[in-house]
Amino acid sequence: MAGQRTRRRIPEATVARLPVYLRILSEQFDIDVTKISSEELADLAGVNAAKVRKDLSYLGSYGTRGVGYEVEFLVYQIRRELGLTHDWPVVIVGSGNMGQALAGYNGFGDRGFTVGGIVDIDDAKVGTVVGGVRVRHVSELTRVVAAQNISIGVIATPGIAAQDAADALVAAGVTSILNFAPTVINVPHGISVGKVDLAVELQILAYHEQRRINAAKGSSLVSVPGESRRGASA
Amino acid sequence: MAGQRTRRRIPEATVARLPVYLRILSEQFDIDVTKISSEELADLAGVNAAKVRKDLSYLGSYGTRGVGYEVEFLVYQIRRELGLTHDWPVVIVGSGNMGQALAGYNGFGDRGFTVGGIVDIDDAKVGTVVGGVRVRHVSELTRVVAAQNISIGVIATPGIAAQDAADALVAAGVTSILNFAPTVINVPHGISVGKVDLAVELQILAYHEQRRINAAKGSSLVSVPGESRRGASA
DNA sequence: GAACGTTTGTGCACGGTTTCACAAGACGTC
DNA sequence: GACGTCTTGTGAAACCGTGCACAAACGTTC
Repeated sequence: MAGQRTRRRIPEATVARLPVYLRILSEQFDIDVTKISSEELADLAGVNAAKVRKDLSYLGSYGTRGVGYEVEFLVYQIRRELGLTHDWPVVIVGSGNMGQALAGYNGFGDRGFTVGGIVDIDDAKVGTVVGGVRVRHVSELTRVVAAQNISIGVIATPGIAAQDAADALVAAGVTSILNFAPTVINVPHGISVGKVDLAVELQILAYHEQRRINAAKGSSLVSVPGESRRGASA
Repeated sequence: MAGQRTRRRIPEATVARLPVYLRILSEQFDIDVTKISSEELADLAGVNAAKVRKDLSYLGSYGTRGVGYEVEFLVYQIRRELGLTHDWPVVIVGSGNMGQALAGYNGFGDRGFTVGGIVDIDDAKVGTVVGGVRVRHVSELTRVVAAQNISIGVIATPGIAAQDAADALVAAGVTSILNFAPTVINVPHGISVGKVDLAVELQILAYHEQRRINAAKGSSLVSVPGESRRGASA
């Protein structure tokens, strides 16, 4: 225990990939794969092998040359690094379409997160049950957060209400926020914010479509139009 | 029209920010703001002014020194660059929680996307109506795609079905895919793939929480723990 | 029409990320 | 125990994205 140094900083780009490796490794473990090479893992993750090795090297030297990595051990190490050795309860603000989808999303429980509460500002929604959790009024947010020692909040409100939701979450003591509303939120220094904007993702794809079309009917030289962003392509 | 060169490549990082600028500029236009400086836009977008200027410079020299940018004109130019001068119909595969949330999400129509169809493999779901659209069987996918000339597909299935969904979409003629399932999908070269994994986003936040906690109870030197990722912080 | 304040557009340096390429180490075989 | 094969771990190079800093250009005022 005392052996654990305050770990060297892990690059943000690597942190974003570790969850992907973790899911793949967990799946492999479930089908009784006990060891895996950087190249196999890279194929499954849709990245390149050198990247996998460098990413994993930030955790420590957990591989064996000539052999590969032991799956179970790696799962444990990534879990520990990401802070997933215990479950994290999260509180969802907003019980509309998106809030309901999140509350009902099975992928959370599997991966270390539980819905610790859902709140809404609309009295008509309060009391309804979504994803097995009763919706409470936003005025109870602080109580909900304190009762379960919640540190992660999810904003699933319309854009117009997002800043209020963020303020309420911060006031309640939450220190990390995942924002699904299409609005930039301002938070005090020291609060981590993640953002997912569905329309933005589609617009990025539209840009690529647009380019493809322009390139096709385009004049002069038409280079290879294909280019896959994040994710894999065969 | 002939004046448009095959535009210089826009960096991917810039493409990812243009939709954010676009939304903000549209909002400003709606409240009768006619011109805006790079600094004002930067504040609203939660980025820095030099970045805004560099991003916009990839579209062309559309600002006026000493004055700023004309909002309406900029909206038009970004729209055009992103291919948002017309609406894009999208087809959603999967009518579960996530599919329903997406179909009912108002933020799409506002921003250039319409739900051209929803398909599901489950006969029990076929025929139900979500978000005002009737769910059809996945076997009709090709017909749906062809009928409306759809080029963007969204995968909202469980992870296990994601690859099948991707294959079906590609077979149906879709060339861009947004994947909400927690699985890496393989697609032929030339197909664009975007990925949103809710659990991954939460795990990244968990890592930051974890670090915060370790730093707090940590031994030696504790540096400023705050660090906000994507999004803004005040 | 000259002087001044403002804001854009961009050259440049810096830091982070990706990829290559290879030495070092592990295992198996003879 | 020496050799060959395999795979990791990592320096170093190439690439990309960011932010500073400043010249160029515009509008305004006198």
